[in-house]
Amino acid sequence: MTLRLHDTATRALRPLEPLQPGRVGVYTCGPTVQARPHVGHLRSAIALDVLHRWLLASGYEVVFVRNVTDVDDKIIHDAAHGDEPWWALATRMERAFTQAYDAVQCLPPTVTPRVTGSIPSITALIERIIDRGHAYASGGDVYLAVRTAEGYGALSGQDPDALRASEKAVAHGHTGEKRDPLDFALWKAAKEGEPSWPSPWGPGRPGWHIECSAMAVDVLGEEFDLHAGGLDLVFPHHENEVAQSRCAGHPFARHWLHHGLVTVAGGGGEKMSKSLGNSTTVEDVLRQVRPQVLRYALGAGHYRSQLEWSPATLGDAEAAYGRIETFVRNATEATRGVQPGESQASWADFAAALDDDLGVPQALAAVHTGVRAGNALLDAGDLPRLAATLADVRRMLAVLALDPVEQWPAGASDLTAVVDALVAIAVEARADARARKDWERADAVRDRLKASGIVLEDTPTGVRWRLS
RNA sequence: GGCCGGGUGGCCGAGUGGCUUAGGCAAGGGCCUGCAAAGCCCUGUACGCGGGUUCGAUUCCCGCCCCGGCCUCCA
Repeated sequence: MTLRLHDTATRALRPLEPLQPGRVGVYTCGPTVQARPHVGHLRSAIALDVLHRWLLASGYEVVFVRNVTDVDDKIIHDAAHGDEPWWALATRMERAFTQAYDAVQCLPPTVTPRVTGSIPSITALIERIIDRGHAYASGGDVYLAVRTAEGYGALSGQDPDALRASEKAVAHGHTGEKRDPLDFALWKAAKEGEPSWPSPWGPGRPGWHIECSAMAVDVLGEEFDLHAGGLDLVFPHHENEVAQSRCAGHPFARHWLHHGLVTVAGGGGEKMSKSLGNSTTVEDVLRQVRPQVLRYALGAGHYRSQLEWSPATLGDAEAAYGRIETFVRNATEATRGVQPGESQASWADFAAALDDDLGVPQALAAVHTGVRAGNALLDAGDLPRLAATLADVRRMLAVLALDPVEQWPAGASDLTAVVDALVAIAVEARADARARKDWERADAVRDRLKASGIVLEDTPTGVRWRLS
């Protein structure tokens, strides 16, 4: 089995063929740490985390790079209007992103390069591009001469002449003179009061796109396996990354993967973004639901699909994930100490689904098939085969970071044992009443527990309780 | 205006030139239960509109309508 992934450059499914067998290098464009993360950012991280985990599960050694853009126009602007230095804002927000990623169990990247830590690589790369005749300095800025970049527009399907005709394509905020409106800044001369670093062209800071080219090549080399990011980055960001990297003589990424965006129901259905003022922060959501439910809500669809965020989204996820959790909990209790018996077939379907462009929805169908089969075995009391099914289901869930046992254990303040003991007293009282066929009294006990949020379930092997 | 992607049963959400036509939620029926809860079984016959290709299209082609992304910072 080989993993096939959609490649933006060819608009087709292509097998992932690593440069070095057994090792995959992935570069993904991380956040600009300007504001708190919203659920769209997390959707991105979760989609790529499934890729990361599936590569690991498939036996690859993975170098997963996710950069942090910690200096840019907006950070400088916001910090200037607030009461803290730009680097303090960036650090504070980077921490918020890290917390959000951790909360939903995204594996940490192998390395997290930052723009402010990569200035020498960036200036060296720009010099190389200038030396090769594809960039020029002007008024302290340096621009890439887009017309000298062979194949410009191929990744995103843009026609340079058509772009030229579109006034919008002209980048803003430059101080030097461009030779062509399509040219974009590799280096921006410092304006009054802005952070800057020394360079051969005077004090300044990197343009938006060059950082990623420099950091990717720093870690992964001049040619690497996969570059990923949101669909909104295809143009101009990724197109420009390709252009400047090729102008530097680097083959760059062999495969391009882009995930769909989160849109907002109601308000016109447009993309969730900070600048449109329609974003829901991760913090807000995690006050409403458990992180595993948010992970399910953002990760259950296909990564290339658009995900519409609506008031129903979290409720739907709670219900769907709840079914899985219920099975894992019930089966775990029932099979405690039982050796797994005959193995089930779900894993093969699951693996085939993920190998086919990370088909998470179909992979989840395999999980649910396992859950249904497992519930039937639970009813039948076939514990050895139930144990095998449970192991299978949990193995699948682990790849999606949705295993209720391993990945989302109860916290340190867990009072399960205490409640267990207390509920036992009530259950005994109810059992006495039931033995006398005093249904009224028995139901009263159950109703009182329910009012406190504890649901009792009678099973062939005894009474179990759960929080409603 | 240019370049992409999409419109699937009550809802979410896969997928395919015909075959048992995912999965979840919700709904109805049944089983289990003292009653519940949880679970299992069964049921619904959907693919925006109009043409075309085809023995046959939801799936391919053309046109139209609608929605989203990019062309400006953006996951």
